[in-house]
Amino acid sequence: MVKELDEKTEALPDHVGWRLWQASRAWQVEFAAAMRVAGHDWFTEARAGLLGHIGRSGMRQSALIERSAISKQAIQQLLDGLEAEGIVERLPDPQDGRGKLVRYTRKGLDALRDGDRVKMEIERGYIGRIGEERFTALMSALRALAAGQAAAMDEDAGAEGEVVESK
Amino acid sequence: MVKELDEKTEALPDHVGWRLWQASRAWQVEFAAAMRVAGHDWFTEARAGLLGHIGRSGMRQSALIERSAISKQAIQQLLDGLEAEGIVERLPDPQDGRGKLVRYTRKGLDALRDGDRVKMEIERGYIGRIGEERFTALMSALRALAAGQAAAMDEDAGAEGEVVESK
DNA sequence: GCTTGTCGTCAAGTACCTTGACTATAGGGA
DNA sequence: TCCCTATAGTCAAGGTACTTGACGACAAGC
Repeated sequence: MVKELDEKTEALPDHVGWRLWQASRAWQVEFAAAMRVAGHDWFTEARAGLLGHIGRSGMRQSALIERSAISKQAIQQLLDGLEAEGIVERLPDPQDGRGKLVRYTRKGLDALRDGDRVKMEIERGYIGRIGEERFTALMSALRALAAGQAAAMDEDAGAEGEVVESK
Repeated sequence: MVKELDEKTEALPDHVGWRLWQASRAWQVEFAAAMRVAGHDWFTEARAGLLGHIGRSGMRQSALIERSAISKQAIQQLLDGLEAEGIVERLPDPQDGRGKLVRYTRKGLDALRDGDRVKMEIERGYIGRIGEERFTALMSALRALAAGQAAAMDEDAGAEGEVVESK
């Protein structure tokens, strides 16, 4: 790790965590800005993350909860906002009186389309900046990491100081 | 927990932004958990990010602001918390009556040392999971991306009113 | 002196997420 | 049938991590 520092400029952080955070933040900022340009100024990071899970055909709110890593209350608050903006609508599930179906409105579908376009544009920009080879390597490493982390979590039940979700 | 995969399971997001966010989140969770295990339960993600900028010799609060990507008020609030926890202390700058110097306390330095250790441990874990070659490629790509983004920012030097979108 | 710019603080508000407590419905026994 | 429990979703309160705006204290230039 780079640790050379002179008096004036101490080294910026350069560990994986920092780099990942920085890159993630930059992506989100770029995405949100582009979406605002496209006229979707209701757009925020968390909403983007949630919408990414909703398929075009809609889905059960409970399925959305399973799929996202956050609490059902958080999901609900996000959906409340999205519903108020007219991006999604909630319909009663005919199969289950308790459940609700979350579905894109027409406006939501438009946003989804623009979102996909913007994502591809950003990706193209990245490839232009660092080259296709490096980009491919990046994605490959990130996917491998995600897979490895999921595996580590499964196996982790009962190792060391279990600070995690066992509250 | 049995996760049944229907034929209806829609694909999880797989674009760069999602992967970066996911990886960043996982790192932060892992780091925070390890720090709590080490006895530093005052630790949070934002604080970690801020402390990463403070060199062992301390620095001006204003320099910290320049270096971080967040507002000075946010920095101040984080520092308020860290000071209350006894991690850093703020001293008047003898060179400038307006300025203050932020410096680690002994407790803070202990935490810093543990933090560095934990970071290395996580890094080793990553290398173990995805291999050294991939890890190196990941870091290389992330660094290149950061450099490219800085350059792009200088280039569009955008006024806030004029939102730019390339291509 | 006065003005302008920097440094830090105070106040208020927003986005996102949490836990706790609750209602309504579903589905399986007894 | 009535009860029991699990699931789906909601309501309320709170906390962290930010934001913008306003402001006072000091520095440095005339």
